[in-house]
Amino acid sequence: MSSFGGRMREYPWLSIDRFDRENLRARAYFLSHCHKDHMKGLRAPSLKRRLECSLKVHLYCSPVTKELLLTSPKYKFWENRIVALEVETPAQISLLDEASGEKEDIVVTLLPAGHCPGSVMFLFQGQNGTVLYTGDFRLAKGEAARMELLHSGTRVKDIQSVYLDTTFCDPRFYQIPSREECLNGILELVRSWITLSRYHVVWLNCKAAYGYEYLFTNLSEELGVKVHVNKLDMFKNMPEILYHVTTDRHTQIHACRHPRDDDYLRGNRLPCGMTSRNGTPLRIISVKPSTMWFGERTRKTNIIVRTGESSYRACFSFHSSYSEIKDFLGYIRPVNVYPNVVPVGSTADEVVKILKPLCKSYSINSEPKYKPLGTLKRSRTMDLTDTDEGSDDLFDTELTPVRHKIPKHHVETTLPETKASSENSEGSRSENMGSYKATTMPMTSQVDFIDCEESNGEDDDEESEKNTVWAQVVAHNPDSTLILGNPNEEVHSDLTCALTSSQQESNADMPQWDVFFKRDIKTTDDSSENEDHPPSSIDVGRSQSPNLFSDSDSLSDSTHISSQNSSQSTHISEQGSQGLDSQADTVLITSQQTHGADFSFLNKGGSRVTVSVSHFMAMDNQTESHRWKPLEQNKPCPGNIDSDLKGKNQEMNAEAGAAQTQNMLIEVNNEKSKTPNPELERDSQSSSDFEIPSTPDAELPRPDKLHCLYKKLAAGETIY
DNA sequence: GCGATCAGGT
DNA sequence: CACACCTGATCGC
Repeated sequence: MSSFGGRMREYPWLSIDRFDRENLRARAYFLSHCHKDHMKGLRAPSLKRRLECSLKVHLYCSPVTKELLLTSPKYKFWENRIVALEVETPAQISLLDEASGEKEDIVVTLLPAGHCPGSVMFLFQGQNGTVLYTGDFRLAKGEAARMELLHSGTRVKDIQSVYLDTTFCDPRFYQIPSREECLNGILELVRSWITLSRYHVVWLNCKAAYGYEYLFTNLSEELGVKVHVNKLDMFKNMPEILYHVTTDRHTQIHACRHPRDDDYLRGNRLPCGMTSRNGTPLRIISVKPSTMWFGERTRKTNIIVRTGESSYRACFSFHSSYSEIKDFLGYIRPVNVYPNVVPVGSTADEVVKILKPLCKSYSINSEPKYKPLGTLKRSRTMDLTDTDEGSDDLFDTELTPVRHKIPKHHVETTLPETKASSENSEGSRSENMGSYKATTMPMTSQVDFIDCEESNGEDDDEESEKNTVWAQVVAHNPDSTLILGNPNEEVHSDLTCALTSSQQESNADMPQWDVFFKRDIKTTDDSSENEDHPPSSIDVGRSQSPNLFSDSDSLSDSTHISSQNSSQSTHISEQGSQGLDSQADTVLITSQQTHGADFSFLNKGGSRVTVSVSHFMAMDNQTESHRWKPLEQNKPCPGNIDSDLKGKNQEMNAEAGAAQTQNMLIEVNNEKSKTPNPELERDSQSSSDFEIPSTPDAELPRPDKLHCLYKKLAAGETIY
């Protein structure tokens, strides 16, 4: 929960995400996203009065946030005072001090935060230096390096202070499974249930908050089943979401809510009241998204955990993990860092102690060799012109630890491998191979911490005895699909997918993909396209014929069978087809050690998810602004829901893009957002569905293994 | 009647 | 563990 007071040291006359107390006197307001704990005071009468008197005061936010905010009548009074700023489009704002008449210009850039739809970080550039307010964010490792606007030329900008979302800035939360992993886990669980029969339905027990939309859209897209929600008018101008949700209760995936959903569920009713179809009772399982985390040395992660006869928990996080936070901050290396959140059980000091070593000032102190130059540079940031946009690289390159940006469309080049930037080059290499997602960067900066072992709670739910069993099984076989079944049970029905990911050290000298393949593997999409078409179920044995399952809900202890197939194959049907027989009521999906497993996961269906995930990213972060056309124009989009992904890869030179974007200043001047034509500037963003970094916490296969994988792939062999 | 705050719930 | 809420009780205006 954010404890940020609303104001930054450098620009105390701006208020962000807080609108009460001293913030009532701010010259401009900023809202990073539409969660209540960031909107304190936003509809208070005192602020309303202030607005009435100070006509020049505006609220700046992303177009999506504006839309979501104004959907609620309680915020309607803001309507004429909100300025929606395009994401990744620097805008100049003129601030007027009403008392003194002083004017000051500041440039603000909204950067996608990956927290919920419309969520952004604010990058401010002005007389008092460049500062970044992250709001709440979830960014995978390496994503900061991909943000053009955090860079000047190829170097990361000089940032004075970062106001950071430190929700999970505690070593206990060392790792949280990536979005893709979580999504895939949930997808497979839902898929395997709802394909049993049309009476099998899933209830997603989501909190009343924005942020689950990408889950809904992906499930809907993958399974062709819309998600039932209570309300969808807030998405009326967001076709990509609107298309995948519905208020028609006759669907197999529900995310509707009711104050007493528990009672409903107990009565085998969905919160919306649905209880049967054609007189046949529904078979409901509930899936509760929850944050699960894993310590540094925790080897596996269960992404889905069964907590009761028909209840599951699924890993899901809106916030960056400890290692993601450190990766982010360590890349930016500001002079100062200020936590926005003090994780419970921790103190602000403790958090700062963790973060300070990742700051510039720290390296200056501890590494004297940087001192003269860093000092020089820092003083420069403070000067009036501020932005050191790529001018003098004379010193900088040498002085500050050079942190290279990872070009977005970087395919074959090897990045410089300086010590300082080694993680980043790893990142880019992983991007190289992004198309099959075999690897990612190593765990950067592995620091000592108190291992929380397999922790991750689920306690508060019903039965949780199962967990122990799973933990054992997972430990048993790290890299293959496990199918657990209980020989003592005659029937099975509930299934549990626990996707696990394993950790592995990375290795410096990896074989290069290019050696094995021509470079026409462009996108994950392509690869999916190849493999995806026919009922992919067949080849991997994941057909979902309902009759493979009986309808009883027995819990069971489990034996396991290890399948050589990728996680993909862990389907109910497979159990059936393998004659595994009905006992297999628990399925453990394990992602294989090398991400060879991930690869097949991808190809055999997972890739669709990847695409969709980026789809989410694009939506929520608007990195692909063309998607937001309707929204930008703020026109209603009557049913014309074309969710089709237009504008794929826009190839471009990353450097050029950087330069380009930097020149793209849009003046706002406290008027209505006059973004001339956002569409035109678009290419600088050039993000595509395929630029999402590969699984952030995936691991690098060992070279020999990778070599082998490449070879097989190139030969068209199936990878196990 | 409203908002703010707190406790308690999911 | 934690999130981002919601509800309900209480207090003050």
